[in-house]
Amino acid sequence: MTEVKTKVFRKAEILEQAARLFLERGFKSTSVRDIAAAVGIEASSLYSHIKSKEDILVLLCDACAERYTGVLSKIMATPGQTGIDQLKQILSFHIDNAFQDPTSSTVFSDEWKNLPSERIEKFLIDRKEYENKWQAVIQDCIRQGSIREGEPAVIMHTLISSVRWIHHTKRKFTDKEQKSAKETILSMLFDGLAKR
Amino acid sequence: MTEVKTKVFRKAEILEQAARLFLERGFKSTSVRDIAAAVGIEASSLYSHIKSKEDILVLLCDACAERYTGVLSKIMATPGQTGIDQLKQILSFHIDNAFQDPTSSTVFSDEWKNLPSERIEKFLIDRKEYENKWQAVIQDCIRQGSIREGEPAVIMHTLISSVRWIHHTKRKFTDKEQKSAKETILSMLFDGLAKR
DNA sequence: CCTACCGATCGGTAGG
DNA sequence: CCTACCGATCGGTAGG
Repeated sequence: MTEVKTKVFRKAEILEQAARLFLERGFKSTSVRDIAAAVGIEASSLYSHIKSKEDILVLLCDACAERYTGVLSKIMATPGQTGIDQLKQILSFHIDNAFQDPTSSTVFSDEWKNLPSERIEKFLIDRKEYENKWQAVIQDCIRQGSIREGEPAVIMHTLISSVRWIHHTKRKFTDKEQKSAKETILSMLFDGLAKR
Repeated sequence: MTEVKTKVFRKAEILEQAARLFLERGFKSTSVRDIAAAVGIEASSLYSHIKSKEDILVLLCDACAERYTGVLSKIMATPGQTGIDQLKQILSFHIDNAFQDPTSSTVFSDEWKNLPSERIEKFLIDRKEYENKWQAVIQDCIRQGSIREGEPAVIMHTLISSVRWIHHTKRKFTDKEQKSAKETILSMLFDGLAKR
């Protein structure tokens, strides 16, 4: 029993350290020896827990895609909300997530490109599903007349991109600064930077 | 004379092909053999034109930093403009540049991280200069009361990031679509996504 | 600009 | 989980 528990734990530890290193240096610049050293074992010992270096990225990407799509589904399924409420909630989630879980943000937005080619296809399908949800909400907003016209894809990419600096910043934000940054970003994007 | 001219030309060709590959696959995933093949020579022949693989990145980063900072200086030095005019011009430049010269966008926003450590320091100084210009314009706007309050750094990062999807997109935009996307982005950021 | 080659590092395996 | 090790690929050099 203890043995099994330890093994699951070790695997989680490997995934966590790998994700941290992928954020700091990127997948290609992180060697299996780096990951092993971060966990405190020899490189060859990693292979009792994972199949390959790429397998780590596959596991991380799958977990992210599932989680992100799940959050969007949940927001969209909550009754009694306008489209623009939903759009704000989706963006809020991305901002909070980038501050609190920067490693998953980097995997989902940058490092997936290093997936083995057979796996990229599958990931792109998952991401398409996620993007379709975004665009469905944006379409709703346009139809309801609550946001200005524009190609949904362009609006989506601009919104998603606009928070992509957060997970890469080295600056430490206090909770108060995070809240303040979030308000600034949301008001820029929804109410506009220009005063009227 | 012909020989010298050819040599300069070859070097430009190497830099161009390398930049293209860095955009497609990233610096770390591009080997000197890939670059040589793209130019149509053997890997070892590259070294008559460049000192090292990292040297290519140094040359590209330096050129970018100089150009970007120069454009910002020029915009800021043009008389008879409000702060918000300048801010819109700066962002317009970034949008146009991302569409027309995606390789320089990727070098300046992503790949500089692969610079050799002695060179990163110098690059960060150059980029700080560039960011200071951005923030000076943003500060002006806040003082003039033409944009809403917010930490200049947060506003700057959000604006810069918001167009970072452009140079990574594989979709081909026609001139008309580029113009339309640019208008959507500018109106989102300055006038707000929400209708009033 | 090429042929021939090198040391270092990579991801990964065998066997215990 | 470790020791010992391997083939492939990397950036780069010598010499012409």
